[in-house]
Amino acid sequence: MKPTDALSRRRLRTWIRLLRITRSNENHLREFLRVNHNTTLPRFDVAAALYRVGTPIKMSELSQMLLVSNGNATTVVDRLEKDGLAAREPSGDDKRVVLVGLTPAGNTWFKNLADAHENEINSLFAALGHDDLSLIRDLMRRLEGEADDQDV
Amino acid sequence: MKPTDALSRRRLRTWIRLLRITRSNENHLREFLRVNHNTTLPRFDVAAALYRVGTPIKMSELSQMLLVSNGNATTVVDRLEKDGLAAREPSGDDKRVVLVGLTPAGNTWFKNLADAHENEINSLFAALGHDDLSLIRDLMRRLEGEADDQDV
DNA sequence: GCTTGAACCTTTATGCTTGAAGTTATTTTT
DNA sequence: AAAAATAACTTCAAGCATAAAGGTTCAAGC
Repeated sequence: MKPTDALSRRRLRTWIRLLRITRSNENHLREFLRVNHNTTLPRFDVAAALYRVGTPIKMSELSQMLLVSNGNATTVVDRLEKDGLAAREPSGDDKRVVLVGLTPAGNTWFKNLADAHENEINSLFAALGHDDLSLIRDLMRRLEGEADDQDV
Repeated sequence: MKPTDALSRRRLRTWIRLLRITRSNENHLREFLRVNHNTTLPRFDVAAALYRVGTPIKMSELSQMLLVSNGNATTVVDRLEKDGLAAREPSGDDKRVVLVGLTPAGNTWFKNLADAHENEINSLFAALGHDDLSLIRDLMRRLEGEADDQDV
């Protein structure tokens, strides 16, 4: 492995660029959620995961989906629960397991939010058409494949 | 604008995928810095910015480069300064301005770190060659262009 | 030269995030 | 069946991050 060769350098610059764009978009969305909907990105992310699955899931599944620590999932769910948007329930099978899902109020709240969120993304990504998106999908798959290989 | 059409949906899915990969890589790097070098991602990011510029820069320039708030830059620089890796100095021209740069110790420390970091990125991005990187660069430029347009 | 406004940085309050320790429940081993 | 190991979740301490408020310095216009 030659870490200082041209290819390695380009990979590094690409990563930095990827990081900047992602962070920039995240900042935009954070501001959007705060100003227009009086909520935060972490809460949105948790709600999106719960909404997407549709039925209550384990706390550990939630943190794996979002790539955050267990302790983090606990505190964000705590806040959603305090606002009546999410609810915990015990799992019949295993008394260690805690299932979490959106309440009816949480569902209504999120559905409204999701449309506005998609609109924002749509405008942020307005420069990209179908072909571009296909390209990105393929590139990302290759990257993910690498990540998986490292676990083997 | 039709937020629920197929193109909008694909843009949303692409964003989610981009976010997941970025977060996954960040988690990998965070772990790498913690285990192998006993430091954190925010400190690395600040040091990288300072190292890259080479001469002391304003606190506000630093936070703009990293896309973080001013308050955040303050606290991370505080920590680097306490460890002797960064140093603040007043700007002769304008007494409001605080310049920050790496100390000699900070420079030595970061130079060593940077190589190891580039190695990690290089292996995370091993699946991508020159053509792929060019593609990503073009796609990212288009996205950045959009972001700029919104400020106008 | 005084005031008004803007720019730069820090401080504060709150919330997010992690890694590690702690608690309870389940599974495996002996 | 007892003990040890593992697993799920929460709690804790520390660090990271934001937005808003505060303090200081500079610049512009009267």
